[in-house]
Amino acid sequence: MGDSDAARRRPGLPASAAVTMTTVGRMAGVSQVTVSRALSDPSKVSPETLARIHEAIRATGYVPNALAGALASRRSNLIAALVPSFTNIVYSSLLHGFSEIMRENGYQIMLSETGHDPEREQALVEALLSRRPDGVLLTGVHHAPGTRRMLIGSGIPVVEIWDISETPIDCCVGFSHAATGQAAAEFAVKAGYRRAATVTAGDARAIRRRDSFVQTFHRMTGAEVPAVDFQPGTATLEQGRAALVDLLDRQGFMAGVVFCSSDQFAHGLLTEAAARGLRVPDQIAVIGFGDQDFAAHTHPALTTIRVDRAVLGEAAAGALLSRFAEHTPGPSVVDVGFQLIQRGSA
Amino acid sequence: MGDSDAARRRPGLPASAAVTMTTVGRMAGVSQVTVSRALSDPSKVSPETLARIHEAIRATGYVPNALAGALASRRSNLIAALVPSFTNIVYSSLLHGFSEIMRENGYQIMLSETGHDPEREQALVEALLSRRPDGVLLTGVHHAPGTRRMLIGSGIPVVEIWDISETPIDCCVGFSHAATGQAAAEFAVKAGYRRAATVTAGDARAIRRRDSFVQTFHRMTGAEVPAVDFQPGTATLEQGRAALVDLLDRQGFMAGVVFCSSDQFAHGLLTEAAARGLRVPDQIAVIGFGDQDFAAHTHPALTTIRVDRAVLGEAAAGALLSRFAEHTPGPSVVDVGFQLIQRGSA
DNA sequence: CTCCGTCATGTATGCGCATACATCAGTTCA
DNA sequence: TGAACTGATGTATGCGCATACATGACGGAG
Repeated sequence: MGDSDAARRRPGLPASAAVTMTTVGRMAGVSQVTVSRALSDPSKVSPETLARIHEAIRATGYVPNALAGALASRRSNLIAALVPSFTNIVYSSLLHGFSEIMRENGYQIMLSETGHDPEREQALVEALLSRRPDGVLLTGVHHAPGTRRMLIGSGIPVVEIWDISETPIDCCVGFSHAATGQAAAEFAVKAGYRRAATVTAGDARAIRRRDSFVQTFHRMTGAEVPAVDFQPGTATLEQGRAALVDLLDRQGFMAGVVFCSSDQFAHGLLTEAAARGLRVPDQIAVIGFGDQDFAAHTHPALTTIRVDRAVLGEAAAGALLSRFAEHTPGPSVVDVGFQLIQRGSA
Repeated sequence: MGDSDAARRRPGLPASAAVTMTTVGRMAGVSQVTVSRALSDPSKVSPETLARIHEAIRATGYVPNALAGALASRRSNLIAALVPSFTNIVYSSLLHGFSEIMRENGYQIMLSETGHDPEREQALVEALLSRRPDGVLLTGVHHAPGTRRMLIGSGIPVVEIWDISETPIDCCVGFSHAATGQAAAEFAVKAGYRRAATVTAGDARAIRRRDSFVQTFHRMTGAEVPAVDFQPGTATLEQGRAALVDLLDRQGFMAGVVFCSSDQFAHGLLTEAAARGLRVPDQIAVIGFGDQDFAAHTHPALTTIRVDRAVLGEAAAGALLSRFAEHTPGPSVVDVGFQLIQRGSA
């Protein structure tokens, strides 16, 4: 490590080593404010001065202090983003598109995991607000009361994603989970299935999909729909296998379609079916959710529900950016929709 | 949105609406510095004063401004973290443990993706340094020259993960990729395989694993080792299937073991083998890398190389924290090792 | 009683930058 | 030829907080 400038990092000592705009300006023979202008709007500085300033920046190794800039300008160019989990590909693929666009516009992302816990989400929001983010991204539309209050009180633009609501904190970009469940049930009935089951990770949105599926399927066929439920969190192939074991061996389920809250579950069902030599979809049919990268390439390929996560992430970024622009706040609720992709598994 | 305090967010206007420590202090009948003390070290303030201050905070809805605090104290409590990809579970699971520990110690993570591109990594480091992070997490030990220079010059603690090096920028926590390739080859030879192939995503570390595997296998058996290579990036099941198609149908490979740079690839090979009715491991054997959550539950279960990513992430956090403490910088190179897990696929 | 240490609090200052406003030379046009 | 304007730069100020240092009240030791 460079100890030469340790003083810069040692609180309380004079920051003699710190290179600031004043240092650069002195070397270039101009004042601090001219350096500031050279960096933020070069057209306001004469070409010769600009050249001297850049030379001084190079010579000193000057690095702007965005903290000071943010304090003075009241714009931090930081975005706080909260997702249930980093390791769930559904959220991380969304963040990919989101953060890319925000970064291109000069924003940095502060990312945290809520673990599907509203109280933890609230604690994180409280901590993050002290960093004065210019915008906040939240996953889902149901939050602790304090979360909502703090965010509204802060006056900071907020975008809620992965769900839609009539009463967003500020705006939301997502799709109707109930509609996906209904679409899956209608598809299953139309395809001739008269028995169905569900495998669900217990987060609020997955439960909404399941309930809508069950209700629709029951209404259309009169059938009861057995269920296997897991705790909220990342769904695994292992759980999917266990779920099929449970359905077949304990609940006596057979010759029907299983609606899963995640492609991982669905993949697990396919794997267990293969291990047992069951024919898919004849002896067991599977519908996944997410259209993850493997879904088209399982054996047989997975019938699933696709949500364009890249588009969703980008739309969320766009919603925030339009709010920063202040003129055209854009719509408050964006429904990006979904597609049921029929492949071989159902 | 709350427009009531829009002034706070509008640069150039007087920030009349902003609630600061001075506001709180005025209401509680004390000075700003007493409020500061009440929040940072309550024992320095009398209990009655403390109570009045907390009441004032509650009444005003005061939210500390960490930007101002960071500027004054020269400690931002921010960590810049760079990973190749959010969507690659290998990195995101690592971040999970890392960010959890950092958060518990009061640090926020600023996360960015490099996309396996050193130039992009350098641009991100440059942008991130302006936020004055207290620490930096980098993935891998090979960086653009400018990246190294900037980081050393900054004097900020840096931890490089997922690899080890004799000459870290500051410190590194990882394992030897060459050793994993060698271990896989030795295992394969010992298990009786005399033919081998590789399927690799072309990032620097995966290539190192592959090269070491090929070299060791060739040295021990004299066999040539055909290869399928992909671009760096997230490995997919689809690519794994395609790789087996290529090996079998184009390269005439058969009855041997395939060393994959990722469990996703390996899963793809298993899937393609199942679709073709090939017996695993007799007709085709597969070794993965990563021991991802599905690895133990594929059919057959995957023989793979496990790296404890949670431990790695936590060790990286520990390395940074010990550097912040200044007294005991801790070791510069931590090798967390790996395990070859034998299951059914090889 | 006086001296000194301790506790609770206050005053002064500056972190590094962006913004508003001022200055001053060199135009341009009536 | 002088008023108005433009371009390039400077001065003054404060964002909200943490830190160093100062103050005053109090209490026990000498």
